[in-house]
Amino acid sequence: MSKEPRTKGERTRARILDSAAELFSRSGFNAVSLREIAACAGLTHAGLLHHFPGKEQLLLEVLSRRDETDAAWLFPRILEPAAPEPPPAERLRRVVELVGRNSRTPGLVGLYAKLSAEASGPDHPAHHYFVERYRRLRAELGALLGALFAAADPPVRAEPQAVAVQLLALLDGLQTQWLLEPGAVSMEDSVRDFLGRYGLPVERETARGGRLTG
Amino acid sequence: MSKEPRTKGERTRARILDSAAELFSRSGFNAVSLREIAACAGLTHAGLLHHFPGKEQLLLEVLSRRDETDAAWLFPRILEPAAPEPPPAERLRRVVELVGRNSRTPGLVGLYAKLSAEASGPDHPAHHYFVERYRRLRAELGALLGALFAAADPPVRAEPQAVAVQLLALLDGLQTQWLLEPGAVSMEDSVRDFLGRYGLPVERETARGGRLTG
DNA sequence: GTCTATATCGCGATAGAC
DNA sequence: GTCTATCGCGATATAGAC
Repeated sequence: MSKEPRTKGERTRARILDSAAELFSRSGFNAVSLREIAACAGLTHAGLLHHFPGKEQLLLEVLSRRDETDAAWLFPRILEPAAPEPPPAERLRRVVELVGRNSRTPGLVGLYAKLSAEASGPDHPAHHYFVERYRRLRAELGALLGALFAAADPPVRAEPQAVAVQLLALLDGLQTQWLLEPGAVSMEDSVRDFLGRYGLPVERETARGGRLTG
Repeated sequence: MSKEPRTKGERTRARILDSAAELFSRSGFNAVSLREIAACAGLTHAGLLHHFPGKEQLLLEVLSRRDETDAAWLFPRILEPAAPEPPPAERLRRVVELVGRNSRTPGLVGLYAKLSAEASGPDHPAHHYFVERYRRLRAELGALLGALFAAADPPVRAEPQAVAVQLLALLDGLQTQWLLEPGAVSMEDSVRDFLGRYGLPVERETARGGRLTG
């Protein structure tokens, strides 16, 4: 997907992005200094600013890089319109699986939570990024739920777009509670329970090629 | 409930709290300096620090002041154990009404969203405050939902505590989407829809003394 | 093109004068 | 009760060495 770094500059750039992702994930945006990121990548903060115009742009590149990975996995056609599309049930299962996987990377989950809140102001550097992100996710989830509702037996009588909004909100809100007190809620169970209410039971592991014992 | 400020110090304190609430609401915690708050309240930042030991404590007092108002309205017995308790249906209606009211104060909603995310780290000054807040809300909402589920006809077969977690998450997550793009979601409609799915339709206005055309 | 050193700024917080 | 002065810290910007 991404090309191999050839020049020294590109390798440095990649190292900086890795360090930034690591540190942002661990401590959020505001709490991390360019000096720390630079030191982690093996240069000074001024050297870092040679590769990125500022902290904001660095953040956006970190976000985009991560987001593309997940989105491509959940909705392959976003990045590759010709990619083979898994069946709806499999995609829903991946959504739930992603929730479970997030439970193992609290840093990154926290980063997104902090940033999506910080970015509510129209002036925030990541504002447009998050607006687009949510629009896309609502649309994709809505289409996915629509397909599942129609295919269910009996068909589910619910507005897919409205449920998409709720599901997305549930995912975000569960993260808030889970980040504050990890033992207080099970994100994955909550999501399963919610989907079950809408007539969409989700298998615990994938049917084809999945591990049954985690 | 709160006593009138008598001394000059108490009036200054109140002015500081108002200014802090205003500025925190507009820009979050980290983005606002004590100097700004102090200037807004008509003194220097050193003068402000005579009344509050630090920025953290100032934040907590701002939060508590606001939170008490809402909590007392939703669950009167929290602050006044002897207070007359509205029936469960009325309290659920107030929850939904609060959602609608929040739609008119985006600044404060944003502050809570930003802070609850920032506060996920155990070192954050507001961490304990938010952990306790969510514990309390989960418990109160769980009890409320339990009463409503049992009283419904036919009784709703669902785990009140699990639904409380979901409802709380839904409320938070809807705020995230609404803050980013206010026109994209209707928080109140989403909540009504969610509650309806659990067999809990909520009247649009209060039965006793309420305005019907609001 | 890649990076370091240096300078300036604003922050939270403290000490002590008035 | 409020101020001025000051500290140490980290973010950002620029000049110029390699």
